[in-house]
Amino acid sequence: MAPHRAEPDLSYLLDRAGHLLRTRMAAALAEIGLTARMHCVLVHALEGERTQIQLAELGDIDKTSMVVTVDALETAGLAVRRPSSTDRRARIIAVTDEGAKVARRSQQIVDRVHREALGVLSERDRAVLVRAMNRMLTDGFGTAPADQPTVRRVRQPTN
Amino acid sequence: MAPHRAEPDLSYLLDRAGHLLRTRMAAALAEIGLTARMHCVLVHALEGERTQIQLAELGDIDKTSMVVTVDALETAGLAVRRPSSTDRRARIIAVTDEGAKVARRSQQIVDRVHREALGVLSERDRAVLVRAMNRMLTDGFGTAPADQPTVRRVRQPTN
DNA sequence: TATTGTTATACTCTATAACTATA
DNA sequence: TATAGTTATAGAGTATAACAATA
Repeated sequence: MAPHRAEPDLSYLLDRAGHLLRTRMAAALAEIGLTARMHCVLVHALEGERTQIQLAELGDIDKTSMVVTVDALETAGLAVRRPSSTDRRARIIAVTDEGAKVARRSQQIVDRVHREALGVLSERDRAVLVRAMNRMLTDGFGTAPADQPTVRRVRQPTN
Repeated sequence: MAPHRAEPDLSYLLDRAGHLLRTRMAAALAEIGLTARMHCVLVHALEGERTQIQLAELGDIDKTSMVVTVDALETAGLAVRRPSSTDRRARIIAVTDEGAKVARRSQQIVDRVHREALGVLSERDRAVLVRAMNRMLTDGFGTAPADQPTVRRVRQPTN
């Protein structure tokens, strides 16, 4: 959506920047066979023993999408599901040696893409930008419908 | 996606801020029966005689999505399709009196939501933020795969 | 009874293809 | 031949429901 008037069109700025960054990030990570989600899960799984549900919460991913993501990581040989020793329902996502190597590379890619985008700013502007964005996230959107993302019609039962 | 380390996670900041703003904007505009796209088309159509294709380009909307959006505007009595006097294939989107009234209100809503988000920042920080974001959009994402958004498998012909 | 992980499927969004009528 | 607008539908992503195993 294009700007409508002289006032700063925050919607346009955020949408466009978010879209461009997401596209570039996806392309950069695709070069080593990862999606952004796979990278996210891989990194969090490396930090400690985490179940799928815990990883889903950390990455704000639906648990059914997490199944797909973990399937992809297993197929790529980067992680394995192993039974939790304390809860026989749960699976710990264990990163393989190859997965740990890939995670280091993918983190470098993520950092590089972020640096490229932020690199066109002066150090001061960069600091202000990051601080201002954090401030907006904290206080700029009230405390209104925090946990009600997209309203959807209730689905009909399968008969 | 959550931050992975001490470095500023630009992806997280943009995604989260964009999502929150989009959600709030959608809720605010829904109160007067508009979507963000309807608002966008309405405002651009008010600026002058525009065909659907022209409006689609201005709002970066697919022409097939534009059909749906214009249908919605017509159903709501905010705009009408009228034949172009110079090209019998094309339709000018003419905003009705009611549509013009609604557009004024929706623009106020958009401005208000933006003000609420930016209002938590000092005037200086706000200026730096807007300038920095514009700078990133201009120079921060290279000139690489500009017009290649999401790669998709080629669709099979309908036989 | 509630929760973890899974499968199946429905919903929404958007893009592709094919078409009509004009240019 | 190419373009404006339309329709139909495929593809991708994601959310909902229902289920089995276990708590």
